[in-house]
Order: sequence, then C-alpha cells, then structure tokens
Amino acid sequence: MADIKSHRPEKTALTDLLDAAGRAAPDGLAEGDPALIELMELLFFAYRDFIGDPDAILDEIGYGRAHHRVLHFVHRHPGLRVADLLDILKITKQSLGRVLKQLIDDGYIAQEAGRTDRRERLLYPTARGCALAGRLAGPQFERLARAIEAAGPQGEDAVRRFLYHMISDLDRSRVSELLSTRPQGATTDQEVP
Amino acid sequence: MADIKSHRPEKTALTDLLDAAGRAAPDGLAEGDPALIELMELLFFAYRDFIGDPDAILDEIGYGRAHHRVLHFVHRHPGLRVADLLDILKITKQSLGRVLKQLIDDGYIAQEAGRTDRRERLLYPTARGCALAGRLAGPQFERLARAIEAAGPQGEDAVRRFLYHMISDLDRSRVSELLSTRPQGATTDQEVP
DNA sequence: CAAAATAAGTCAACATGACTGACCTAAAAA
DNA sequence: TTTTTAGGTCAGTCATGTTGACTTATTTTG
Repeated sequence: MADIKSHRPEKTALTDLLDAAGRAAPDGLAEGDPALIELMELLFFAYRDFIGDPDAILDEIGYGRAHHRVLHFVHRHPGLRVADLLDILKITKQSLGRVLKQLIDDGYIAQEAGRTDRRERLLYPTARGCALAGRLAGPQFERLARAIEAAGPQGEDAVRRFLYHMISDLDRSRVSELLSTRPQGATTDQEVP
Repeated sequence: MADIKSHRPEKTALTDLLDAAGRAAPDGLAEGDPALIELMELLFFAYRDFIGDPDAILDEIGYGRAHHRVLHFVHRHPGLRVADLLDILKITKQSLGRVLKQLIDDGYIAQEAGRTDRRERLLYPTARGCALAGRLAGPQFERLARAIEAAGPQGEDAVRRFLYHMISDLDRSRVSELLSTRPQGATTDQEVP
C-alpha cells in the first residue's frame, strides 16, 4: 500500500486546486457529522481487516468467505436448522445450498433429522469442522482481544452496546436469543461417506 | 425471518440429543472466550445491517455495493487518486476500473489530471455524486447515531478506539492520515458528456 | 538526454457467490 | 385428506472479484 498523503498535492495546493476548478460548497445535502463519518470509515476498515484474517487459510482448501460464515455459525450454534442459517446470513436457499453441500461432502459439517420434526435438518460440526473453525477464528480472536484492550476498561460494554444497537430493530431480539444459545461442546463422531 | 428459538428443540432436549448422538467435547482446539465470540457475531450482524441500509437505493439505479464504496470515498476525500482508492478498497485495478468507469460515465464522479504529476487522475464527486452519496449515507448516519447514543457517554471514544485497533498494524497509520484529510466541501461543476 | 519506473487504462478469460423462478420430496399441521 | 412447511435441486443470470498481458503518458533516474 502506497503512502497516501505524501503522493498528493499539499493541502494548500489542493485547496487552491478546488478553488481554481470552480467547485461549490455542497451544503445542499446532508453532509453528516464528522464524528459519524469517522466512525463509518473506521467500521469499514475494521471489518475489512477482520474478515481478511482467515482468507489465506481458506484459500489453501479452496474455500471462500461463504464457507467460513456457514462453518462459523454451525460451529458456534450446533443444531442450527437450515432455515436459521438462511435467516442469519440473509441469503437464499440456493446460495447457501452450494456451500453447505460442499462442507457436508468434505466432512466438515454433518446433518441429522430433527427429533420432534423430522423434516428439519439439524447441522453439527464434525471434529474436522471444529478444527477448521478453530484455525479460522484464531487470528480473529487475537485481533478482537487486542482491540478490546485498546478500548479501555469500560470499553467492552460500550462496544457491545454499540454493535448491538447497530443491528436492525426487527432482528435485534432474535440475535439476542441466538447469542444466548451457546455451544455445549458439540461435535459429531459419525463419519461422512 | 422466522423465530429461531421456538422452532427448535428445547435446550434440555437438545442436550439429550447431543448426548445420544455420542458427541465429544471439542476442547482440543482453541474454543475462544465467550465474550469474544459474542463480539465477533455482533460485529457480523452489525455490519450486515449497516451495509444493508443503502441497498434499496442502489438497486433503483442499477448500482451495487462496489459503486457505493467508491462513491463514498471519493465524496469524503475529494482529490483522491486512483491508486489511493485501490489501496483503501484492497481490490485490483480491473475491478475498480469497471465501477469507476460507470460512475464517471453516469456523471457522479469527475476526474482531472494532477497538478504536480499529470499522470495522476484526481477524483472528485460531481454535484450529482454528492447528492447520491448523501442519500446513501443518510440511513447509515441515523443508525450510527442511534448506536452511539446507546453506547453511553464515554462510549463513543471507546468504540472509536476499538475500531481503530481492529485495523491491521500496517494500515493503521495510513487510515489516520486519510481520516485527517477531511472534505473541504468540494464538488465540481464541470459537466460530463 | 536516454532509459527506467510509475499512474492509469484496457483486453481477455475466469471464479465466486449472490440472485430469480420453477419444481420436487417428505413430513407435519390444518 | 388437503395444505403447508422444511429442505433440496435444476437452470440461468448478474455483480464483483481475480490474473496476466499490454499500451500510453508522464516522471524520475542514471
């Protein structure tokens, strides 16, 4: 990544340039609080780098981010139904189907029919799936831990509240429910063909 | 979105199910701090909904998120070079080229040669580009403002520090530089063919 | 000044992961 | 028994990312 600032005209030169080109102040439209703009961009960069962490590992096995997302949620919430996953990821059945099929065929995820409703396919990570999920999550945990430390003592709660309220009203309560359903240390031993 | 919890077996039933299927505790691999797992998932949901806001508007004009990202950074940092944009977005010249060309052809972004280095193409939003960027950012600002309010009084600083330290070490200082280069109210009046 | 490096743009070919719409089976609910 | 639901699948499309090679204009360097 090249140094951004040093390769651009100086601030004064830039201002001159703008004036010379006859640009108008765009105050006509909502310009937004500078503090919020900053948060907006920080969120972009934070998320960009956060999801960039596991990419190298995924590349090794020919998987993409879609596989990661599916494996993550199955790992952290074993027994998830396919419909739950569609809801969480907000993608279509066909999109999910492709990556889920691969994960099942490759032995990272196993499914079994629901007890009370045998139409349901409950998803569980295999031991192999847990291993991969753990590898992928490692660098992300480190990054999160460092960032939370930097946020300060009361920071963790503030960050949690912030992120929680960034979630759309309609989904917020369901995310709470999902988060409260913590993994119980579940893998499956049943091997896949 | 269907209700997740009520459509699943009860917690006790689920635990029974796991036991019955002979699953092993997967303590072998890094399971991670539950608080960090929660943050991880909150970040996922927060970002998912945050970027979902402008989608409806983008759909109207046949644009995607890539167009939004480009327009946003040009709007907030007028005079950005193409190379800067590649750096920020971490995509290739070809990927950027496609959407940037559309934005220029459609009159949302204008370019002009750099003063000191005439190989550079400095990018500026047109009045039209500012208008669109403003429309797209509106719902996102509202969401951010609500979330920051929920984070509490000292929350904003904590969130900022958190997000800042989520950025990779190598990029962090350059992001600072970028953020300090705030827009000077710049559009361009030169009309595009 | 001539040669090398740089900024940007372009072509072709391709991969991933989204989408829609239609249709099927098995099982549960009405 | 009929209808609804959960899930799976086929076929086709689109948006957005990738590599690699190449061109042009301009600046920097030897």
